[in-house]
Amino acid sequence: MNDLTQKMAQAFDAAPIGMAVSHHRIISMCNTSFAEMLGYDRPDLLGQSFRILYPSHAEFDRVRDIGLKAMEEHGSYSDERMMRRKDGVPVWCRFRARTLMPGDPLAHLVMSFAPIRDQLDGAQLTKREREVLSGLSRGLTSKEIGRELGLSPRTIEDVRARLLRKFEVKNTSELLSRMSYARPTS
Amino acid sequence: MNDLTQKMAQAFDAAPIGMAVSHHRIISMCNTSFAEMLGYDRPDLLGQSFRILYPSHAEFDRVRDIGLKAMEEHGSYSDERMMRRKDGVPVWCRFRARTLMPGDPLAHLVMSFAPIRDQLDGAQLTKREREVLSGLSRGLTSKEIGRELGLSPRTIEDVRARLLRKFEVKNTSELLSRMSYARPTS
DNA sequence: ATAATATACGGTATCAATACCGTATAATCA
DNA sequence: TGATTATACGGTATTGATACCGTATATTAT
Repeated sequence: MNDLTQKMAQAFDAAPIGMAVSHHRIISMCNTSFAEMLGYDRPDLLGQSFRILYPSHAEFDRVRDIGLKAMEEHGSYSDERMMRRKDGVPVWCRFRARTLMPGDPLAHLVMSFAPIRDQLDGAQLTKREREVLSGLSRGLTSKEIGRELGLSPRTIEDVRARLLRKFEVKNTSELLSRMSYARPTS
Repeated sequence: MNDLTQKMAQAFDAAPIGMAVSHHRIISMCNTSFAEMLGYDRPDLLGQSFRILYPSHAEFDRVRDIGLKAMEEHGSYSDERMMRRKDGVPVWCRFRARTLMPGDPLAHLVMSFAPIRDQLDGAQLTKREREVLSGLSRGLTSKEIGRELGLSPRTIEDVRARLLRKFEVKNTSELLSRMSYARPTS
């Protein structure tokens, strides 16, 4: 085996993004970022079902079919999904997958998981914060968001200030550039 | 060499996201996604300077210092940046880097590149617009960006206004939210 | 060659954003 | 139970963003 193989293996392990390989939804390999992102030691994950990394059994079942068709056609698939850390904290991720067997996509998958809010690590957004963030991403001012939510503009400014503190950013532009934002479900 | 190493190397190569390893800004390894994203064959990239993957020499010099401090402190850094394909077409990417030598971050870097959008709604960005956008995504004010680029804050405001017109957005927050990674198309 | 655009800079005017000061209630948590 | 946090709102003060007015040169496209 050559030096290139070793280099690639090292790059996989040290990658700045979570990566994993699965065979029929069983984790056969993952890198350090992936294990850290989900709060596990790597040995605890190898051989395990991906089920333990989802918020619920229902969610695990649901995501199975998502993207299957896309992978059969294009060999790859991408979406945003919620993963569950060992301590139970949900982690919102940009998920990408490529199958090495397009005829049976789940047989051999290589995946990447990019935590969307890596600055936050555990702190989740409140309903209000999501609502305000939704307005901000649409370019609304505090006054406009206040009207939309039936609140004082002053209150919106409070929520904005809280978001800036939480994400440790200087202003709203930096906030939105750091976030890929999922629209509020509430 | 064991089977695990081989598995990790295969996962690196088949990863659904562009990945590369550099030593002092020279590409020492990259995967298939990375080469494809930038329109090269992998052998053409190995041993090359990262310079050829940036829109300009100045841009290449500029991005060097960005994130150096963050990598010295935390070992990793992430931003959004414009890369240049072999055919000259710009590719806007979510960039992530982890250094294996925090004392000299550029000595050994593992990076991931996730293309955000292949063509920005037909509007291509000029060098100045990219430079200003980079500052905005880091939360800098027009005054700060002007200092960084050696220009009048007034000129930065002109570029901002042009960006807002091009993308038909109301303000910088909406601009950054539209440029942002994995934004659902509405 | 003319038109359009990008670059670069000056001014002013207005509104928005941010950071403080304060109060108050409700919920959650150790 | 006492501490913390989220919510909600009032004030003021400062800075930033945006939109206009103008000029000028350089490049690019038709």
